[in-house]
Amino acid sequence: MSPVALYIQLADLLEARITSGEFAPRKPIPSEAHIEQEYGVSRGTVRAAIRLLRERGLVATMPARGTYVTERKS
Amino acid sequence: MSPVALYIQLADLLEARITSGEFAPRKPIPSEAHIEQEYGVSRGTVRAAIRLLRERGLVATMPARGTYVTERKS
DNA sequence: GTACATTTGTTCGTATGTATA
DNA sequence: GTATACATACGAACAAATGTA
Repeated sequence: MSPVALYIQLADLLEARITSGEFAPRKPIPSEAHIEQEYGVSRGTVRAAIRLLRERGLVATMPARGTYVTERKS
Repeated sequence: MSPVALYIQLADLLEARITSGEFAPRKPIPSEAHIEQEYGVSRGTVRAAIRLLRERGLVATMPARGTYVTERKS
């Protein structure tokens, strides 16, 4: 057994939505509260996933603004 | 050998920082997350240490606020 | 200028599972 | 079996910043 933590699964899901183009560069992804409801997970799990996305360089978070998809070169 | 549990060592360290005056009365000590990172231990260990400090009467914890150094008579 | 809603940031409380000694 | 230690996950409350009406 090699269980994958929920927040990692969520980060991978969100990454897929970014790389697919569903969430476009320079635009915000849904808010933490929105993702929380959409996936039925806790806010802490959402924040852990988004932290991973930041560490992967996919997004940048601005307090009281939102989390934005990073500009990527193709 | 008389091994001392990690959370007890941590409690003693924090107590020293309180009695030395580094953490002053009526002021909060660093958050659980901060101590966790500072000492590289898990949150459970931090909480066990703080629970000891409470039992020793050195601090009082307020949910969602922080853990405060108790007023001491000299 | 004020009030309100939205959003992220922070903090402690609780529970569960895994691993180790 | 018990105690320790870590990681994960959910909940709740409060704070701060931003934007808008």
